[in-house]
Amino acid sequence: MYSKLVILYTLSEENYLKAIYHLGKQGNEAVNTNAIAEQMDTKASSVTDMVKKLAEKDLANYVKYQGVSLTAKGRLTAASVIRKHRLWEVFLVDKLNFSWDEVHDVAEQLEHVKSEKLINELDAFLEFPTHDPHGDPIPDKNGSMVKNTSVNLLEVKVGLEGHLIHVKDSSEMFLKYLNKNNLALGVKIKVIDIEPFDRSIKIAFESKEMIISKHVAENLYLNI
Amino acid sequence: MYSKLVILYTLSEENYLKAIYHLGKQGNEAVNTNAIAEQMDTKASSVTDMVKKLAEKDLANYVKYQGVSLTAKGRLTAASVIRKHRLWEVFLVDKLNFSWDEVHDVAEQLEHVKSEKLINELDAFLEFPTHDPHGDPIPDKNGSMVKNTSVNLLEVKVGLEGHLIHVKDSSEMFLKYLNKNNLALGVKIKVIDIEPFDRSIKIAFESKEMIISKHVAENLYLNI
DNA sequence: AGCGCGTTTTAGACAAATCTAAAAATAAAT
DNA sequence: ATTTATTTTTAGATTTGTCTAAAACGCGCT
Repeated sequence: MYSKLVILYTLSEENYLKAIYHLGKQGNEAVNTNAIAEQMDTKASSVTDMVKKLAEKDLANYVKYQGVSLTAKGRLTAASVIRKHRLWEVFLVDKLNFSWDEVHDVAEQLEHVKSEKLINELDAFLEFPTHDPHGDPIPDKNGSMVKNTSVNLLEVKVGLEGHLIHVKDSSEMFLKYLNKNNLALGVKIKVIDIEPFDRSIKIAFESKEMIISKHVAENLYLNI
Repeated sequence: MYSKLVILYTLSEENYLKAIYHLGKQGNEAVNTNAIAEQMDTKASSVTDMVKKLAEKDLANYVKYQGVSLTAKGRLTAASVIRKHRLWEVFLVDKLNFSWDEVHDVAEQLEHVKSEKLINELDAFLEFPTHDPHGDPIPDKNGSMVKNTSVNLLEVKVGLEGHLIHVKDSSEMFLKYLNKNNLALGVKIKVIDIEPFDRSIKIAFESKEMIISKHVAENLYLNI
């Protein structure tokens, strides 16, 4: 009665691939066991086990005590999961009235749904978006994505201005902070002053001014 | 970094609840272990194990050797999964160009995504549909759905006509057969003749005539 | 070169969901 | 009312992904 689905990779495998991809320059750089454990909120021993399995399946390069990187196959798989995650985020925000701080947990589930047709049709339905609601680029079917030409707010000189096109930290807490201060993607921001002491920055946008800490600034990127 | 989701019931538990719901008049009637095993393509011993677990969690009523039914809590949970399944089916057909024979496997995955907001917003986005693409009613948040007043094609008398509003078997094979013969939901069908020997039926629709077997007829329902 | 400490791996255990094979209970048949 | 057949349950094993605790490794420092 119920048809059984051919599952390529398990939920857990996909999550490990994603973590390795994010931690090591799209999976190209070797990543520590401990770093993965922290990112995924598990124990280092669990990471070792899984990483062996990924290597067996030709998804990762693994040498004992030397860290992990992804193979071409692993990189493509990770990119495909990330592609799905970001497309679903666009769907949630554009079509279902989610705000950008509410989408992560749901997209985390939707990204594991297996169907070529689903994701291609969704892509078309959303009119082939290139970026998710946080300004992160969406990989195409081959895993490649547009290079981000944005500049970190900490590197912008006084007097210059640009549009906010990317936020690095997309935790709910940080996004809520941005919402509270009306700092939305696309807003035009001008750097008014930089305080050398603590590197806090006075910015102007939408005819308001505010001071943001170094910690906030390093998570904001402008398209100048 | 990654937030951990509170999962109420596992994927497997939800699938068992659905099966019991479907097999036993919305879970009210006791269902055999073997029937569940067949429906879910597992072994009877696995069913016994799971059914004990469901009973412990107050989702099912279970007495050894006497079959299983659902508690109010189990019924509501099953209905909520079915609600999600059918809403996603509408989404796939109405928005993503899926045909009705392609939706089942994907909806089977999407139905397990946990998010109140997601399903309520999806419902609104689809303009609160009452039936899925196969004519099955969609349960509301409380698990209740409109009663199906349709009549099985085998019970329709010669000369009468009505619209096709429901198909019982929604397997890909059967739906492909219907597609091939242009038998779509909503089509107006008239019963021309009934052959008493094998209960095959000659029907007319869209200025064509065709003969369908008893086996096909018993899966079609008309709104007279 | 050897010591010490943080990192990584191994070994062994556990929970969830499944299976096979055998035992127990129920239903059917004579 | 026995016996036979069918259904259901138990017992024990397996797989996946995880954990704890202990052992192995590697790197910096003297």
